[in-house]
Amino acid sequence: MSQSSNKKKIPKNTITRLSLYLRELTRLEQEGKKAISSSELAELTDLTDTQVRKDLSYFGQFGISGTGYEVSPLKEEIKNILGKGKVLDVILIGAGNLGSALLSYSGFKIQGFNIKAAFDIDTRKIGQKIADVPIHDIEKIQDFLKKEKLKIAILAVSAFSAQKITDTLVNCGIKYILNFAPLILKVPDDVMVSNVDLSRELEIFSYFIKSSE
Amino acid sequence: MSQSSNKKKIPKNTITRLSLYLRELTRLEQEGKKAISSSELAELTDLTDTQVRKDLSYFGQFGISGTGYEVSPLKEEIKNILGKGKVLDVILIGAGNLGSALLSYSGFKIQGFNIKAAFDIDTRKIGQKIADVPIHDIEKIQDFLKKEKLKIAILAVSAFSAQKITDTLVNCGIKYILNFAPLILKVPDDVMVSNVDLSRELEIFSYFIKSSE
DNA sequence: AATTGTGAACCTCTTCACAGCT
DNA sequence: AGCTGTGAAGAGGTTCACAATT
Repeated sequence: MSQSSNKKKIPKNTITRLSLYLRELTRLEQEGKKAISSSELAELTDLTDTQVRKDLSYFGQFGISGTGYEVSPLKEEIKNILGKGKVLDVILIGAGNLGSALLSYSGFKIQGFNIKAAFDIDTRKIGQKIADVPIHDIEKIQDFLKKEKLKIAILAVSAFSAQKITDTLVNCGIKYILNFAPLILKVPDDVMVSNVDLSRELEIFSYFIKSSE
Repeated sequence: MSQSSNKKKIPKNTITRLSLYLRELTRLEQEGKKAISSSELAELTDLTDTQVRKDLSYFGQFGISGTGYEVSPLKEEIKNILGKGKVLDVILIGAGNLGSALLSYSGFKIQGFNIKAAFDIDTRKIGQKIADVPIHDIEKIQDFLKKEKLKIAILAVSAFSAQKITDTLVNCGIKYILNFAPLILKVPDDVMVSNVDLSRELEIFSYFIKSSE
């Protein structure tokens, strides 16, 4: 947001797609594939060859004319662009149904994200562990974040309490919130929120079903 | 996709935002608010007043100049546009950590989506119920979909088995898939897939953290 | 006076088309 | 010959600015 750049502006979706390329390249590398063309990578990601090349071109020239891209080096480049050199610690707020599922979800760890701690109000859960992650009293968030300088929080609480908790998180230096609560969080400009709203996804289907009748 | 229209083309994001307006209007109605202006609704959804009016204008003229919009009628209009008159049945594939959380997630039911049945390969789960939803043997999907003509499936299985199951679902008439598996599903043009990839959301944060260092 | 509805301008992102490299 | 990299064109979506309405 408040970022300067001497190069051209990078479309937001380009970042999303890089993540997609990384996933495929990681798989391809494991399968032993050495090189890949933009059109092959496009096929795998359901995009166009031009889109793939354009996306990569924002960050440099990684390809070889007439040959394509080398899988491993390109994978490393993208990992680097996405800042995935080291494991990133995150906290989880809310250890209910969804929160518990997220704690048990192995995908985060595989992708280099470590849920350092979880927080909940339920006294039956406080002090316990889920998938090796300790669950603390939500009142302790401030103390915790004073010691551990984390920037990312995953918010899996009810819409009712989400804004209040968000205010606390922002006060404690959290800059990125992955929000599962079905509401629009009010945050300062320097805080980034990404919303995952499961019902809304289905609602979009509902519209298309209605439209096709 | 294969939809004709005598009006202007409706941006994809407009549908997503309608869903947002609906959520706010539902809340406002409960709070007893009678009328709202586009700028108030914009404030609540973190959009602009013009955006709100433009979005609504694709579907008709619902406002009153000088006054704004009546909350209840507008809510009903949007419900109607989104095809939310009746409850929509869906099936869930995969009753693991995430699948179980989705079964217990009350948001779907509140929003008018009913998980009619779940399917899994784990024999310990088959025959059981989670949140009143029966879990069937995944081998029975075809039989089930022959009887029940559902169009929407939520896919919460591993990346490894997702494509194979998707092929089966598509063969059985499923047209909309909410996919939680971290891969791009190959489907025919008349099938719509919406991807929810949790790690990818965090990866985007990772990029911005890296960029701001 | 306040607010809607909307054509036109603007901006952003994607696709085209092709020069240039291996 | 085949494929990349990219300026230019095109498409799509958002914002502006203001006429119309209550």
